[in-house]
Amino acid sequence: MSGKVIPLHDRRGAAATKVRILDAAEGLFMEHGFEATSLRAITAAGDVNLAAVNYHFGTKEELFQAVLTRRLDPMNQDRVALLTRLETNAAPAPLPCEKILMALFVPALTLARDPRRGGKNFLRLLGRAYADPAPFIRRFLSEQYAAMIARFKDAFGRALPNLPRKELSWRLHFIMGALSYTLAGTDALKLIAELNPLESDNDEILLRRLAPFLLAGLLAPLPDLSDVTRELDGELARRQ
Amino acid sequence: MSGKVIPLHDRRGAAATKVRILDAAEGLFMEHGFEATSLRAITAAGDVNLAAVNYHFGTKEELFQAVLTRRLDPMNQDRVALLTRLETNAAPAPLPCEKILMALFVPALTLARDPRRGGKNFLRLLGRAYADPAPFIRRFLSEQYAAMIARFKDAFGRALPNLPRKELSWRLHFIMGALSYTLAGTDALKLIAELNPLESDNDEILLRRLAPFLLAGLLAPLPDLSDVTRELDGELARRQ
DNA sequence: GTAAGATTAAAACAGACGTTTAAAATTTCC
DNA sequence: GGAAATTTTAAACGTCTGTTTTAATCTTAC
Repeated sequence: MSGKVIPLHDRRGAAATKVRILDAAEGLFMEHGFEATSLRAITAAGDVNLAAVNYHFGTKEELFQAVLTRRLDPMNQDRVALLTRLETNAAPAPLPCEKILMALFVPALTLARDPRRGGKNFLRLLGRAYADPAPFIRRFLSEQYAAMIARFKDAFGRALPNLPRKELSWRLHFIMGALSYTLAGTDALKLIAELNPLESDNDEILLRRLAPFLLAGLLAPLPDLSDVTRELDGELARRQ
Repeated sequence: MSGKVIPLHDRRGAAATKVRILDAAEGLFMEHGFEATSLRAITAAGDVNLAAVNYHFGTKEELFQAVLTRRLDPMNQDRVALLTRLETNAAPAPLPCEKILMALFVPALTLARDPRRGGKNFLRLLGRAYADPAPFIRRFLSEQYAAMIARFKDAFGRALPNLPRKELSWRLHFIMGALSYTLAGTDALKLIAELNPLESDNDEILLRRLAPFLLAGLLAPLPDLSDVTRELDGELARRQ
């Protein structure tokens, strides 16, 4: 009856099992988070023996790190390479903020477009990893990102010579917050009723809206002089 | 020998046990997240019998919702009340964006200042809840926030009559992202090496930096006309 | 004071968890 | 082709999970 039988375990060479595990883990971690995803669920989804995870990766935590590293490492190298290229093109003038933001966003966009590199799913996972309280995830991310962040911080520092270093740190903090929340595609408050974020090829549109928003924030006047601060003072004083 | 014996379970009236559970759960959920916090850890921290959680709250999920509701409900009511007051003061002119942002931030600030209402810890918990993938948390938050969000969206709509409704939705999305990430105090990338967010009374300083940043983003020119978008197009085309 | 109701307590429930073990199967290499 | 190394398999490990049960204790009201 059935014309062709597709073998369940076709062509699993040496590394095939590792890839199957990574793929299955990527999807499930993305959907349920680290704690709520069991190794049994992963190995079942990847059609692999339960013990294979511990054999190939050691522990569940190491597996999670491997899932992240596989995509994150190339993407961050991509970001730094693009930044360097844009900078040398602009030299000796400092690279303006909007182009630095571009070097931050474009590699994420191209990754989101490429299903073979995890596509949008991986970016959702990444966005959620940022907010995960697990210490080993926090430690891992800060180590994995340290070099890239330092590089971009310097670039922004040159583009905004009059912005105090501390203020710049905060603004980068806000930028990473908005970016990770957006990439995670959570929208816990159902703000975007019309379209779901990172769905149906509207991811570019999303980042095209995000970039100008963040750029304006970066270029905002110093907070001490802002109206908001003074108003906030008054309102706080009135209440306590 | 011992002069005074302090009773372990002093003065636990009818509702005392519920409060003990809520307090302990608030701290542990904040620190480890929902999944990674066990009922045994909560009841041990609150010095309460294990079965008390199920007796008073039903399930672990209902306990989590109770922890959130206790603080969140008053805070959001506070936000809406403050917004309404500011609006009637400004009438018939529409309330400007910076004051709308104030109505969003000030109640969060006063909560952060009041240890009896959970203080900074609760805001950290809230920030993390936003990023949690658990469906029941997402559902709960969107229901709990729906009225407040709609109210603020309208206010912003009046303040920014020329901004398309869809664009406004996105910008509010970005704002909530930066806000929750900041409140969570995660800083996964260790961007703020100098000071830990939401620590040692610098929470106001934090929001005073955040507000001008977000205000500038809100008032940014429409993305279609921005340089970033055109540059982004070029860079993307060059790569594929 | 005593019956009725609400709360606490200790113990047990069945199931899921990450990890380990030891044998079987497969692949690699000479 | 056969020894050695690698990988897969099934089963079991002890521990932890949220929840339930049953009895004891405390509170309230008449």
